[in-house]
Amino acid sequence: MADEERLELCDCECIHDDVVCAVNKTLQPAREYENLAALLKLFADATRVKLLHALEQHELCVCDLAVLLGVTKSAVSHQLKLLRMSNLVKSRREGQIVYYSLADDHVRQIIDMGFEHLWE
Amino acid sequence: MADEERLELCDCECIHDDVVCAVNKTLQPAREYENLAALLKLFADATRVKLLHALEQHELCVCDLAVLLGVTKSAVSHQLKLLRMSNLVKSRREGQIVYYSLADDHVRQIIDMGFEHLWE
DNA sequence: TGAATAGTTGAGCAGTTGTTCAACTATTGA
DNA sequence: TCAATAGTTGAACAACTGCTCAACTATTCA
Repeated sequence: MADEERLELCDCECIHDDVVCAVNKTLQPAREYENLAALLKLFADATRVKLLHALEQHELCVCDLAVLLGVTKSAVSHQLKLLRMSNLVKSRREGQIVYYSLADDHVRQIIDMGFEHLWE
Repeated sequence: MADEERLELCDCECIHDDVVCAVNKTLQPAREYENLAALLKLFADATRVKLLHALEQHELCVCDLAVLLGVTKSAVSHQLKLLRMSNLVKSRREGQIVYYSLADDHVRQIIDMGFEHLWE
């Protein structure tokens, strides 16, 4: 293994140099894992994932979601802002009312995969 | 809609009773969303998701992972304990060395789905 | 048996997160 | 044009998370 690819050793002797080096080559740059974690963090809250699951069924306004989730409109709005900025939901305004819906089918797939894991 | 299914109203007039009630019937019990969020929370950290992605390639010991992730063995061990208790990874001991690997193909699927969303 | 090494654990700390409250903007309709 | 209502925003706070440190256990081997 070339010097520029060598990883810093730890304090032990057990390290499997060849395997570690091979695996390291298949890993993504650090930034990719930060982005992935940031994406999956959006599903890592019960309120938010319930909100997304509700939007799987039908587009809903802020008030509808507040009722369904049992939290204030403010809390819903804060979460929707996060989700909108991350391109997980999209919105359309009709007069005073803003309707939210899923922006992307990956949301459904990730949630379904999660439930599948839990239910088997 | 029957009284026992009626949801508490919010302070607005816009609520779409019929849609909200219909969506509410399709939702899971609160506990399911807590479980789902707890599962997906395990993927919501850059160190942990990189660790899982490394284990996709090959089984690795604590020390290997510490080197790959650039953190202490203690940090890795704490994370592995979480992941093991959640049945995302499994371990086998060989002498002094404990080898970790993925317990379940859903890990791979969730990570792949996440990367797919990010890369499109 | 005892030194060396791989791994685990608990305490404690710094940084992050989700909520509410209060004040704000946007749109409607009388 | 002004009151009513849907939604947004920023500040503040309590709860949670991931890390390191230090001390511990488990296993090997001389």
